[in-house]
Amino acid sequence: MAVAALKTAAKGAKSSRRTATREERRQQLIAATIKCISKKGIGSTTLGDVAQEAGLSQGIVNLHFASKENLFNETLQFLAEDYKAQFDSTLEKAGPEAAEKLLALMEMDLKPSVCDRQKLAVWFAFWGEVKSVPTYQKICEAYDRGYDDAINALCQAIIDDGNYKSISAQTVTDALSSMTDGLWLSYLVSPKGFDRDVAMDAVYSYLRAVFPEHYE
Amino acid sequence: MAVAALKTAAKGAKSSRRTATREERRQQLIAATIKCISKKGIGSTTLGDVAQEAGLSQGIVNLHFASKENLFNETLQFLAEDYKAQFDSTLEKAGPEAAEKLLALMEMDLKPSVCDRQKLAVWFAFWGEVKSVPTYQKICEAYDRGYDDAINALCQAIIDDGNYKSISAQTVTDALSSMTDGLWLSYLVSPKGFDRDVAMDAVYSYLRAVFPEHYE
DNA sequence: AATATGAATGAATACTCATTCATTTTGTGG
DNA sequence: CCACAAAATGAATGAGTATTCATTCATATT
Repeated sequence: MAVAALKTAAKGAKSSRRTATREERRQQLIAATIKCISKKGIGSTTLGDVAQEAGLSQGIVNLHFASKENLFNETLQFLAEDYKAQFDSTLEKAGPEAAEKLLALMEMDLKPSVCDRQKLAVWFAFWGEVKSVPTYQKICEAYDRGYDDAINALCQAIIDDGNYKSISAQTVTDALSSMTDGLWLSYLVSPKGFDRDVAMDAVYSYLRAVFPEHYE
Repeated sequence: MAVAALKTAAKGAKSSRRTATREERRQQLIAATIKCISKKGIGSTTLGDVAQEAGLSQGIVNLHFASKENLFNETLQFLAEDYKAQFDSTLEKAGPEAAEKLLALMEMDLKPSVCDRQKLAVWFAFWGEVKSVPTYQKICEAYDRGYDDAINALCQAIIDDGNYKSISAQTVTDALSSMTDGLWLSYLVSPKGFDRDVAMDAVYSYLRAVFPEHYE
């Protein structure tokens, strides 16, 4: 019937097919969850909200994800995979030198597809529950370790290549990683006062200062 | 009755008086709220939890704060005031030079009374709702501006004092502020892998690199 | 065209939780 | 010691919400 078709087509669904494959629906529902959390917060997002955002019916989440807890876990997992994909792709595409790769990663963290207030709101919503929801902590910790190792290796390569004494790769890794997290927070809290180029200056000022031979 | 007295004395209450002044109860309830949020998360903390943590009755929060929303707003306000007090006190106590003051502030951010996993969990819980709860954003933004101004002034004084060209005070301010926020997140997510001294090394590596004359 | 499959619905259920308020307890000024 | 006001209680209320499930519907298969 015309009304039902219109209603379905209006929201989210790519095809006008009323039924989609399991995987398509799961992706659609995760996307709706991200939107809802960024809009209403993780505490006030109900399964009804998610279903409505997706243009589907009340019981749909439990049908595809069994529980709200599950939906949220998989949403975090999705965000983490999404970030990892961009990280890996950046690492691969960037020029051969470690210094180039490191700079490319830092720039990636501030480009719109990563440093997007909607996504950041969801990341911080999950981080805000890390201490009380062990699953969230495990997921975040596992991925973080990977980035730490990768960045650390790049820093070590730069240190070995250059003539840098008295600075440890881990120290630089810690400083850089925490700087991007903190810049994201400042964007979340003060979107008006945030400027990507100014933020990048902060990162760049550090890189130039510790690795002058490589970033002049 | 003995049982009631024991129960009351066991939790939080400083005096054995069964009734406290309005202000005492409010402080007690805010303290209980912080404990609950750090334990259960902001989304799962109920007024019943808070009352129980305080060793008081179900309706107590509405009696003293009128609503849950109000309690949470005042809890964030309390955390912000608590941080501000430490910030101001640090600024006052630290040696006269701007470089000393700046270093003292950075050290403060990593000392146990500030960089405490329970408090950080609550801070991040509120930050996680900043985008969806305008009140939280306003409170955070207002305080942040103050710290930014103070740190910026210190950086400018150091730049003027030393022979530093081509670095802006705001850039250093952004880098330092975001670094501490990010280090807090790494402590929250990976408490095992966190070490205050290592974290301080990251901050110090930046200070030495940009202001070599002042931090050698 | 008839049938089978599983996706989707949405009303009903069971439960949680913020808020209210009638009642009890406690402190204080007369 | 009494009476009154303030503080505190905790059972009751009702709004909201995750989950269930009997039923409907779209599509693929025969």
